Amino acid sequence: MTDETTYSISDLSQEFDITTRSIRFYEDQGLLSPQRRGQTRIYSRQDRVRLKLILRGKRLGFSLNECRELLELYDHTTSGSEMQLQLLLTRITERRAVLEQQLKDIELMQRELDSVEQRCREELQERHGQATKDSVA
Amino acid sequence: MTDETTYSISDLSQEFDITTRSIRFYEDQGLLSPQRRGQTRIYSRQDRVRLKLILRGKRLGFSLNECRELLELYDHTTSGSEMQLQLLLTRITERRAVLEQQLKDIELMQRELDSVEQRCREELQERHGQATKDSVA
DNA sequence: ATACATATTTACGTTTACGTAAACATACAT
DNA sequence: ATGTATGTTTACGTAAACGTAAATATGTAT
Repeated sequence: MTDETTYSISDLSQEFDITTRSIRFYEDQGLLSPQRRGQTRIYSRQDRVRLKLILRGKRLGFSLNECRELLELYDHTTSGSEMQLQLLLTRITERRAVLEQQLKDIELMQRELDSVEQRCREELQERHGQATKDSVA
Repeated sequence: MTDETTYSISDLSQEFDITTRSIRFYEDQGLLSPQRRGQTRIYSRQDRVRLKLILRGKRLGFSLNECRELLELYDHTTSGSEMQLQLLLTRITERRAVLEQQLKDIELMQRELDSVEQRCREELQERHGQATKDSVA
């Protein structure tokens, strides 16, 4: 039951709202390697998943090199030697640490936005006399 | 009770493990504006807080321009006109959306790391016969 | 067959976020 | 006074992540 679903480069660029240039660049950097029919690139469902992972990494501020490392974590799960598997566990731990720092950063930033928003609303209320409060029931 | 605590540029570069070049660059880009004693820069506690916020933004993949916008959200809380305050609330909402997307991305990525780690451990167990299991009590 | 859209390669350009080096000023210790 | 450390400005360099343009190929509709 090999899934034969494929995508063109413009399919993917439209779906994910990126340029074809970017997709080819990711291939250049070794993050993708679609099949070819003649010259044209044919992307499999796996390729599409990889692209999704790349973009997710980018949204978290990871460089393309870091994204590639993440993809390699996936690929090499069963392949490498024992030492490589141990090393892989180490990389996973490192990655986790970064993610948890980001979680903390997000929480702090959310609280700061809360406080700015509140100060902002208070200021608006003062200017409005005391009309249009906070839509309290 | 004005807090007179100040920092030199190298104080801050050491504390946050960045180069003095970076700190001056942030000033160049309008993210910092320390006082001067003659030529040398004197950083206040407020400046230090701003630097902290900048670095937090960077860890979340924000550009320096975005970091500056975040700082401006802070600064203009009570200053602007009503329209500017409304606009500020809009910007806050936008920022929140980005943060929530990042939260989702982090959760997904954590789960993926979980699954990679598990596959990796299983593979290691097979190679070890069934020795050194998962240190179960 | 021809037009037209889509895809490809090649290569130079651009922005961001600094690194690095040079040349000079300031301050403090000895 | 002379190092030595720290700080400053100025300016050129660089890596990452694409943008953009040009020239060419391929496929598809009519």
